[in-house]
Amino acid sequence: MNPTIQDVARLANVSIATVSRVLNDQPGYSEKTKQKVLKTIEELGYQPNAIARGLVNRKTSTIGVLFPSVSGLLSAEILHGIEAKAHEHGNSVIVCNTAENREKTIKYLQVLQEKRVDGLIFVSEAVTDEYYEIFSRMDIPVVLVSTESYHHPLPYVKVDDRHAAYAATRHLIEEGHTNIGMMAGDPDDLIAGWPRIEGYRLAMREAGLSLDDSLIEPCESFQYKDGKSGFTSLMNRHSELTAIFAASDELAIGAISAAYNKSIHIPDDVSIVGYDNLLLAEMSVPPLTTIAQPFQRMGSRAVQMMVDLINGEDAESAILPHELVIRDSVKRR
Amino acid sequence: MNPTIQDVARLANVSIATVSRVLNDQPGYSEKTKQKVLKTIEELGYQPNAIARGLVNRKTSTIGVLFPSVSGLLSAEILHGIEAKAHEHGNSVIVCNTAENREKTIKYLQVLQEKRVDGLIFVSEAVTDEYYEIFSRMDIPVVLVSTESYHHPLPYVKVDDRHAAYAATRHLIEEGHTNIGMMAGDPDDLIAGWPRIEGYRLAMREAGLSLDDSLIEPCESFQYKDGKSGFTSLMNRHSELTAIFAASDELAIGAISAAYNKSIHIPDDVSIVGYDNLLLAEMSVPPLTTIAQPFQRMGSRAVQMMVDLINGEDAESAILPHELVIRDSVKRR
DNA sequence: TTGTAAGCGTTATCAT
DNA sequence: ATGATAACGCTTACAA
Repeated sequence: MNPTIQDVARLANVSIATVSRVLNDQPGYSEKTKQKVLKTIEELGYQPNAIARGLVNRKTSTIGVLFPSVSGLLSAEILHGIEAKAHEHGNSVIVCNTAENREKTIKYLQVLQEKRVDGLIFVSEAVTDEYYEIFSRMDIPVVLVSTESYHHPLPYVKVDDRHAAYAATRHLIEEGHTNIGMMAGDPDDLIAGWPRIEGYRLAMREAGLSLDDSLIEPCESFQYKDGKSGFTSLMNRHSELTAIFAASDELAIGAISAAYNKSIHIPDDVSIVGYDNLLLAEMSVPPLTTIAQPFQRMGSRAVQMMVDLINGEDAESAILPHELVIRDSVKRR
Repeated sequence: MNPTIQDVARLANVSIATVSRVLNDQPGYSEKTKQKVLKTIEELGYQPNAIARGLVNRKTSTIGVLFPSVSGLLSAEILHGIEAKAHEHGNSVIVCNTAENREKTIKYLQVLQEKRVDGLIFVSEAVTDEYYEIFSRMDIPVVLVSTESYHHPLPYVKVDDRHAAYAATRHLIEEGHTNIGMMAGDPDDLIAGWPRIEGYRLAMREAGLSLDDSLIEPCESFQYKDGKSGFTSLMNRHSELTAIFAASDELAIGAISAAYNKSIHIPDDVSIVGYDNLLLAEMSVPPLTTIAQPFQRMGSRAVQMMVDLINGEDAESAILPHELVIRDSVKRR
């Protein structure tokens, strides 16, 4: 059995109130008793029971994090940032993998509420009205990461997708390309899909290049396999392309892989710039030029906002800076 | 404020004991009162307070998981398996990233003990005497994943590294290779380093091939960057090599990348087989032939053991089957 | 079938 | 400077 505050009090010949005081260093005891208490705490190896504390303080010092996928490379990096910052602030993190599934998500939210987490971080997923309803009833702070909600006033931290996509396309243009296609996500995805397409279009228009819709390959998801098929289908339609902006690193790597199979050489035949700067962007052959999202910082920033919110301060949404990371998948024309 | 069991009792005109009974469906009430209670629970949107429950039940239904790195591709997949299975059993998961750092680890263990987690899953890291000491004092079940302890009687789930490495090397031999090198981890790492080297040696000896130690490149870690440098150094020493067994996929991908830079063609000039079967093994160019570790299953299996242990049953360590996944990085000679 | 009351291990408000 | 003691929201004997 774990020793309790009672045990400490008894052994130190003081009341539990006194022990509690030195534990939370509040005023109200002599230096002598403090030492006495500290010593017996040490002797007993006493560890305060956070559950009991949570019950009276109405504060668990743990936050719930909901991801669409835990094994996704992207989630893993965000989680890393969240976990580190959270522990820095004395908070623990409970992870929940929603698999983008409504029932699962609702179930998890229920569990998290029962566990009385102090806040929620919601990652890379759209906030439905139903979710928002639940958030409201839970009455705890919610911070969005890598997503935002137009319908609901939830603070978020993300990059400016439109701007970042513009920068990616712009880089291709500056390297002398004029036949530039795009492998995009779902155009109906207002968070990660549409803005990147818009960014691409903006750069193309500005440079006086073609805005033909068929230059844009809408992929089912941002995953590798869609990159493979998307590249093939896009190149079949537009064999004149010398460059492609892929809306995710996985799509880009998929494209590289498909290109390899068709003996299309990257970057000599076609240049590619990705989006995300996952760990694997660096490991790709050739190493991938890409737009870096500062995932870890996004995670830790979200936690910082969370902590502020929990402390009753208010937090402003944050647009974090993206960055063009130049490697070897783009060749000057 | 969240409604409490008191509120429900009051509104339903019963005692809190009765509410508690229907909540935990224990016997002792009429169907009529049950309905009445259920209805007011519904009306109030009452959710039991898991913290209060935890206090009296001495059970939090949450387990702590310690990883050396959260963003590592490998950890992410194991975590995925853990998370899914844990929630299946009504348990939550608190993630802790030790960064292989002693102080951090100890700090986390303390936090987890204060939070009174029901058990600990310890992933991919060596159990020091100090850690074991703490485990013992915590007096909760501990399960090891992808590691084991020779000094301490802790149940584990992993693959048979020696056997798996043998299978990898054997595959190369069967494909007609005779000049086979290895990119290994730290030979002093008794868990993941040494056994894979032994597996390689076993296959080489059995086939009557050279056991020259210089055929083995000891890498600092299992990471990508070490793969790059390791490949170069190994090939400088043994340019006659036609095949390499890399003790991790990251090492293998690093090797492929280094090879590309030196215009050594994979698999035409040298064949490579990896180890792990991470998501990126499939995305590699060329796709990587590798030994698959069933990471998700390892995670869920560990949780299953954990649950058994918590229920007072005992659990046996498990060696899960590895599998050779043939892709395109090996060429027949 | 139902209710009362004693914990669970803390914190915090009173007294002293 | 210290100590009783009442919460916190629940479970579980023990009574009725």
